Amino acid sequence: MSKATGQAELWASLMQGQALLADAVSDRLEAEAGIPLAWYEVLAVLADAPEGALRMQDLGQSMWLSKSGLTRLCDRIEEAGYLSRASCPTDRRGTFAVITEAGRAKVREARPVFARASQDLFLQHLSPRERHALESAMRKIIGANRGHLRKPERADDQAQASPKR
Amino acid sequence: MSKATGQAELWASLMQGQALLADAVSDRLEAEAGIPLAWYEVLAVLADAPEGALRMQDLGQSMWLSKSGLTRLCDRIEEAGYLSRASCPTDRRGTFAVITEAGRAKVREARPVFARASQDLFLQHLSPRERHALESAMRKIIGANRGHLRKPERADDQAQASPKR
DNA sequence: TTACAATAGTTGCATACTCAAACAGTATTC
DNA sequence: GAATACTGTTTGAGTATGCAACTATTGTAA
Repeated sequence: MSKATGQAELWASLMQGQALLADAVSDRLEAEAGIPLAWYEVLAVLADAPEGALRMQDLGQSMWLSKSGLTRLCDRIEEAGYLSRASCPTDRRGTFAVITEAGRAKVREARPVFARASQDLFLQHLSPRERHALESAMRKIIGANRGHLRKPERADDQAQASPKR
Repeated sequence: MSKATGQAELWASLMQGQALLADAVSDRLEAEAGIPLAWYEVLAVLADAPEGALRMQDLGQSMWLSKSGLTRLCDRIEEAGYLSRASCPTDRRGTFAVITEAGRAKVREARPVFARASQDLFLQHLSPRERHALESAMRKIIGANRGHLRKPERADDQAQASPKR
């Protein structure tokens, strides 16, 4: 037997399942905690960081988002009052994203919601062996494609070759 | 607390791995066949359909995309000349998306590129057992969240309550 | 110390996507 | 058989995202 097993179906199930899951969790988070998944991810990372503060760049590493995407995501979160920006004293090009008290409160509210959603919509359906296999598989894929990782971060190589001004 | 095993890491690996993979495959497709993944998916489905034609609605079922998203995706593909639209004779509100000869040629070109990319970036790194576990896991997740599936398709419930015209 | 390159972050523009409303055509129901 | 409700698709408005260009600052080298 050959097992021309659904390579296509394996692909489709991964693509669709992930999308569905992310969507479902984000919706639940938004419904029960009032913030979308992306905000939660930013705020949760900040809440766990030393002073509740992280350089944009470091924050960006936890996020699979271009730097402009991160700038704008933070703009929105800032506007909602859950984080503020502070410039870095030692390197004045740098900016810190700092979680506010309201932000911390929101994270406290959202964390159990996320945990529950993740449990209900995801973990609950997988046996320990499946969890392990899934993580191992995804990790290999990430490793294999690491080279491809976020072109944005390293995309400003030969840009200023032309005398623009 | 035993097993604070990376629930978080399992989640992150799934989210990040899928994104990375989709991105990598799409880039390769675009580089080697000149079309992005979304176009390939539409065209491949059409190419396999009876007359190379499918109602928008049916096409939409293979796609995790809102109906307006599909309309616009098709607009772009149509503009590139790989598909055309034809209205359905038996139900004149319906529209068929029909693959053109150029579209078929493009699919012939792209299919092996996709297969190779999928092999190199994805399947190759997984043992048969991992593949099986991955598919089974994702399928369960899809099943469990099926209720949440594509709100757009069923979102026009109580909309025309107000006498708009 | 003045020029030149590199880095951190933001901004302008273009693209893709969603929701809701608009259209267009078909079914229903009286 | 004319109004009404329903379906299939497109359109309009708003949002999110990426790339490339720009600003500001730091590092380096002559």
